[in-house]
Amino acid sequence: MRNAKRARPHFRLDESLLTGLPPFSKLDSRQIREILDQASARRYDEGSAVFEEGRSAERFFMLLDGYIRVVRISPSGEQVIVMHIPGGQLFGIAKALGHTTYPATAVTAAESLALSWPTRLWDTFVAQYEGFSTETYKTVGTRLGEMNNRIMEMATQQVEQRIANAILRLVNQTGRKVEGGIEIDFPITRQDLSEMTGSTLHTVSRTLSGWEKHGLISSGRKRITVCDPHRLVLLSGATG
Amino acid sequence: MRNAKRARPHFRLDESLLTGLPPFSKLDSRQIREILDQASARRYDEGSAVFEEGRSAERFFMLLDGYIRVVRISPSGEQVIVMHIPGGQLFGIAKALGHTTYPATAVTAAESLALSWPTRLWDTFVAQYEGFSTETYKTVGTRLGEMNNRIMEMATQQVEQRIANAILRLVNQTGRKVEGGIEIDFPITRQDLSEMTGSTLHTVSRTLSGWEKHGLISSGRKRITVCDPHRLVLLSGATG
DNA sequence: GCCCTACTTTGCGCTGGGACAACCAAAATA
DNA sequence: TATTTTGGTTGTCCCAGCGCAAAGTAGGGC
Repeated sequence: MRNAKRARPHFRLDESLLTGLPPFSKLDSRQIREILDQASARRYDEGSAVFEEGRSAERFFMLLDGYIRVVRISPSGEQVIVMHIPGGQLFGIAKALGHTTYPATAVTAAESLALSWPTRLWDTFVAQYEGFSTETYKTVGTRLGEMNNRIMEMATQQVEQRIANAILRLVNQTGRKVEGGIEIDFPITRQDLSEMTGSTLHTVSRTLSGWEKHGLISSGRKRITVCDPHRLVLLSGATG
Repeated sequence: MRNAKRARPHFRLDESLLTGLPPFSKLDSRQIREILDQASARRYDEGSAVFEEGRSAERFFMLLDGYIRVVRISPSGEQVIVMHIPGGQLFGIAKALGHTTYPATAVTAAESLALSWPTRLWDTFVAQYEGFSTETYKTVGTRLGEMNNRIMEMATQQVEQRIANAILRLVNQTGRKVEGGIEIDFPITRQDLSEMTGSTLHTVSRTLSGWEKHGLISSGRKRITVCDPHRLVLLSGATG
C-alpha cells in the first residue's frame, strides 16, 4: 500500500490495474475496459470497514492494493481474525457462495484501494468472461485450504507453534525484504496476533519477547521483522 | 444408511436417486439418465476410505446414502476430523476448487453408498447442466461457513462448549427421533468427538459423563442420544 | 516540546484440561 | 463359553497459558 499512497490523489482507472490479475487474465483489452467502466474505485484508510457481517451483500470487491482483514465477533464479544487477503484478490463474493449477506466483516489492515461492482453483475461476469469463474473458485479453494490448516493447527498445536505459523503465513503473503530480515508489510499488534491464534495479547507478547531474546525476530510497535525464518519454521511444527 | 442396507443387494441405478438432489434439481429425465449412465456406484463398509489425502483426484462423488467423515493427519500424527458430509451432497470435488489432488481423506462413518464420475467430466457437467455449478458452490459456501464457525469456536470457546456444539451439529444434520430424545444416527466414539473438538477422549468422556448425570444426554458405546437439546444449546454458548 | 492514548512488557497466582495410568464393560472372535 | 479387542470411565498429577495488575514506552496531535 505504500505505492498507492504515492499514486494518489487522482489515479486513473487504467486497464493495467486488472491486466494480469488471475480472474481477468484471459480477457482482452475491450473486455477489461468494459469491466472497469462498471466499477467504482475507492480508497480506504487503515482500519476502516469495507463491509460488515450480516449486511446485505450489495457489492463485490477486488482489492487492488493494501490488505484486508476478515474478522468476526463471537457471541461473547471477542473478535477473531478469520483471514487476511492480500492485494490482487477478489473479496466480498458472498454471491458466488450462495449467500445474500456478508458472512464476516472486512476491515483494512493498511491503507487500501479497491474496486467494486454491484452484486447483480456477478452472473454476467461469470457468463461473459472466460476464466473468471474458474479462477475465482481457485481462490476460494485456496482459502478453504487455509482455513482447513487453521483448524488443524488450533486442534493440534500449542500456542507458540500457532503464533509461529501465523507470522510465517503473513511473511509469505506480504513479506518485505529489509536489512536484517523480512518484515511484515503492514502494522500488526500483539492483539492482532492473539486474535489470529486464539490466544491472548499477553501470551503473544511473552512469546515474541522470548524469540527476540534468541534473535529469531526483531519487533517494535506494530512491527515484526523475521530475522531467522528457518528457525521459526522449525518452531512452527512443520515436519521435515 | 439403514435403508440402504435393506435396499441392497442389487439396487438399480434409478433416476429417482438423483432427482431432487440440489445439484441436479433443474435437470430433466433425459439429462439425469445421461449422468447416471456415466456414473459408477459403489457401496462402502463403515470405516473404509473412499479416497486419501494427497492422491490424484481422479473422480468426484455424490453420497447417496450414509455418512462421510473428512479427516486429516497432523504432522505429529494426530488425526483431526475436519467435517462430516451427510447423504445427498457432492464430495471429493477437488477439481472445482482448482486442486488436482484430494486435500483430505474421506472415510465412511457408516455403511455408505456413493456414485462417482471421472474428474474430466466435471467441466462437462458445469457446462451442460443448468444449476449444477451454482448449487455446487452453494454447498461449498455452506461448508466454508461451517469451517469458519469451527475456527471461531476453537478460538474463543472452552472444551465443554465445543463438544456441545459438535454434538448439536451432528444432531441437526443426522438426528433420528427415538424414545427419550434424538439420537445421532451413526456410530460415534469419544475419540471421534475429541478429534472434532481438538480435545482428548478423556476430557470428552468426563464431560459426557457429567451431562449424563444431569439428564442432558444418554449415551452408550458408540451412541449418543440428546435428551434435552435446549439445555445443551445453552451450554454451547450461543447467545439468545 | 508536551501530553495522552494506544501498545507493550512483565510478574504472579490460578485453573482447565492434557498426560499417564489403571480398571471396567461390551463386542467380536474363537 | 473363554479370550481378546475395543471402547469407556475415573483418579491423580501437573503445566501451559489465561486473568489480573501494574508499570513502561513510543507516536500522534496540539
